[in-house]
Amino acid sequence: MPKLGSCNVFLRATFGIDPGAEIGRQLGELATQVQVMRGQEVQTDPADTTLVFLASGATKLGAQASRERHQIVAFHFGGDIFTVPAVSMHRYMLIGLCESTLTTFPARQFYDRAASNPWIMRALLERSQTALFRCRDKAVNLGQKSAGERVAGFLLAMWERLDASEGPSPMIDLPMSRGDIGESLGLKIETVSRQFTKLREAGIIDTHGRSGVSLLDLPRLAEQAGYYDRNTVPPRPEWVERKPELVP
Amino acid sequence: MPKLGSCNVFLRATFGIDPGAEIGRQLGELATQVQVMRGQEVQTDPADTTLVFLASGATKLGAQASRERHQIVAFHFGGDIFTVPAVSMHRYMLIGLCESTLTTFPARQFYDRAASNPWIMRALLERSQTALFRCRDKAVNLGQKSAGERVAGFLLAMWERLDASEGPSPMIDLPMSRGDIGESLGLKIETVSRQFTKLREAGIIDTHGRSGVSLLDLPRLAEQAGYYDRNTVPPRPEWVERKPELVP
DNA sequence: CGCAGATTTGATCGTCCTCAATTTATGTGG
DNA sequence: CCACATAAATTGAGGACGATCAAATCTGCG
Repeated sequence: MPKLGSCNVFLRATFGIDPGAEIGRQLGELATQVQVMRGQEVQTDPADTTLVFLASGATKLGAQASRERHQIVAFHFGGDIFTVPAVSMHRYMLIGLCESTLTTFPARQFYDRAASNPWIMRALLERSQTALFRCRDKAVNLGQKSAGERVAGFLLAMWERLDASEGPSPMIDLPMSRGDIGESLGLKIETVSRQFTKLREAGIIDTHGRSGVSLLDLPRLAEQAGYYDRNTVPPRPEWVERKPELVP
Repeated sequence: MPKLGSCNVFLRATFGIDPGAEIGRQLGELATQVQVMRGQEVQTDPADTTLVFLASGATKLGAQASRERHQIVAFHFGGDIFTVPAVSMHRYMLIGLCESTLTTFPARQFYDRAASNPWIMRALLERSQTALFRCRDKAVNLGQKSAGERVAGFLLAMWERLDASEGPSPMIDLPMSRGDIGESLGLKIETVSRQFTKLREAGIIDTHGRSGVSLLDLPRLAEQAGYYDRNTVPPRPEWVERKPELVP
């Protein structure tokens, strides 16, 4: 196994480029292989955006709002590609949820070298937009939803992103603590716990130890999450006027 | 003035390409010129992401969490480039805050045609990341900050993005209503109003009519927003272990 | 088996929401 | 130019949800 194994996997799987190719070599030069354990921070450049490929494991990207307040902005799992912003309004930290292997690149230099390759740029753009759309959904949840809706929505999101056991009541293994969940949802740990209890008492989920969650009733869980039924037409608020005018 | 004037301005100003060039012509074919008045919705494709260039005016991008709950995810001003996502978890709507002129493109097709041009792809990627970083900051605010901090932070953000009169106490002209501000900050209109009153009584701001705001004391406003002083080193929470291990 | 940390549960408090009533701003017609 | 109409913004009182503080219980691991 070559020493930049993880990077090569990344380049091949994500962009379909041969690591032996010139562009692969050039990008590989920028790579830093990092391994972190649970709770450890991945060092990123405070002055520039860092591009990260998470080969295996799971991480959380958190921001410090002030000394005692932290917001988890995103969770990442094996295969994810994302960026850690430079310090600006808030300070961001990338921290392992479990033992994780990742490859980091200085974003600016990576883009400079990859610019000539349409495939890579296209892939990066789409990934960036995925992250943006997910973040916007998070903003909607944080701004408009109750504690119960947020927790139910969180479980559904994890069910979609984590490997769940098959069957009518799939089981997932949460790699993050209740505290992490709270910091992600803008809730305190006690509130998260109480919502878990409510869902358990309602027969919608069951918990096994600290990390195991059985989703006993997915339809009802989705209902608790407060989303529209995606099969119904989303109603349009009456206060929006509908007269788009195409300029001749 | 050619009929795609706004589009040409967009292509030249943003990507530095000559609209007469082949690529300019190809992209111009995809453009739709739209003009909206205050409160009108810009029609976007529910099935695909729409790329939007806002030539002049101001808009809000809102999401419906449910019939009675809306979250404004971003405000845009003249010169901004952004995307309106297809319907997924939530339904997004782009609405004019005042009379606005904009050019829309089907994102997928635009990317297909622009892929061969590294400059354009690079510019799109950077804009997308800017939007992502701004959205993450919004998530931090929504998840962790009090009503007072959110309103103060909002005023600072608008001061940076809008044209403010010069001088020690700059004045800005908000194009959005108190209701819009509330929907953006995850607060009710009454709460926003009360926070404005508090800031006014503290001598930090002054209001003129519905839209005028004088920022009388920027340092104290920043203090109210609850950000770190950017000149101090952001403290590191003690629960984060710092032993990143570089793989040999 | 025992320990440390994570989670759950309980009681109380504070912030923001809700509902309702005024007051103020804007723009339209006299 | 002013009076009026309408919508927006402000103010007030009361209530609900989630935070806070405190204690008990459970989990996973040595």
